[in-house]
Amino acid sequence: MEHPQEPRWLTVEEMESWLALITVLIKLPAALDGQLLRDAGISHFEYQVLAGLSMTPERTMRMSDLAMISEGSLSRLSHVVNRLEKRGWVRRTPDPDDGRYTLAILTGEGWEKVVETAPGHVEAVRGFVFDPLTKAQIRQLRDIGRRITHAIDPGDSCLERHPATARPEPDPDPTPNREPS
Amino acid sequence: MEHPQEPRWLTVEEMESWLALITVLIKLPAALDGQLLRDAGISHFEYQVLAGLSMTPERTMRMSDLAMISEGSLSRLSHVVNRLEKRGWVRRTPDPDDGRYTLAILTGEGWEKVVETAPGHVEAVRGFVFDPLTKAQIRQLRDIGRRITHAIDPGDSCLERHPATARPEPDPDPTPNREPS
DNA sequence: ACGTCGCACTTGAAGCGTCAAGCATGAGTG
DNA sequence: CACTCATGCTTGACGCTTCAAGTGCGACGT
Repeated sequence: MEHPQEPRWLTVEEMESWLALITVLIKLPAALDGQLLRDAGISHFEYQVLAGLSMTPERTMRMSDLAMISEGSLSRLSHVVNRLEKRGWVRRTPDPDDGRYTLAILTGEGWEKVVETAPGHVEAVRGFVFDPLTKAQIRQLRDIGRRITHAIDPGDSCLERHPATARPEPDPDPTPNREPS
Repeated sequence: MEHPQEPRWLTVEEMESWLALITVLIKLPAALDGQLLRDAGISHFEYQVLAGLSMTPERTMRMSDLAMISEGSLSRLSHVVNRLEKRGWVRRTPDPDDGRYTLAILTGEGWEKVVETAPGHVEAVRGFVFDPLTKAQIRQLRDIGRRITHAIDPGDSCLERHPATARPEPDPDPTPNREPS
């Protein structure tokens, strides 16, 4: 099309890196999904949603914000929250301040689910990603990831979002069920 | 469960890396799929299958080998090859040497499809991954990727597989339609 | 006040991947 | 040669994601 002549094929070094990257792209999500599905019966995306809610002081978030931080479409989120609602972990209410928004709220059971699931998930992330890397590689990974993300979507403000592996509720408020059991 | 006390939560540095990684995990496949779907009407996995076949001298491979190099389950491959067969890019024959195997064969049209799709795909990979990285980072990425892959699946012999961004048919044989148009 | 518009969200249908059978071929064993 | 077994692949049902409407609420203009 607009590639006049022989395109710039990958060098051997680039091909090795590409193969390594694509393998991670396929296997790491599968491994993370597998661990969560086996140990907690939820998908990685469902976990991200629950964990995202668990990290706000009120355990509440607008659907659109929740879609942002969990990196999924609004439609996908809506379906997933439907399932989570049926399982009793989340409930929805129209935003009293503005009826166009919908607030997703983590229930007590949902909170317990996150608390009992988080340690195993963090352990899996450590096992797959951080334990095999040196401290220098961890920094390199961050820089490489940011550059790639920026190349895909230059307007991505990925720097100030919370990842879903933080301790739930880092800033506790005086609600009764802070720790389960 | 077997996590007695407070688990080893991620440090700030690790969390930054984790967020960067997970963003790449979600956005890069979407970006690659998007480019191929827009420009060629095929998914990344379908491209990997076609490209895998295009790189063997006979443009032929056993289904199980093809599943290996394209990193998908045999079942998934079977469904995908069904679709590719309906589109006229691949055909299947029982292996004459051993009827249990099935050979997937790239047709002339399939070959043309790869040839016209490859340059744009390589260009996209360059744009998303290699252009924004330094040469040192490209090496770092390879090492990091291999370590993570090894942690997930220690028995993975990912080093001697061909990636799907190589030039099609690096070792040409005397078939008529080597270059389309 | 009323109509129009935009935005947040939901819904239903279609497509794709996974899982658990099922089928066919060839190898091993008596 | 029969019988069994292992292997490679296929198939169909189910679940999840996507895409394209559709709904409901609030803002803005007149």
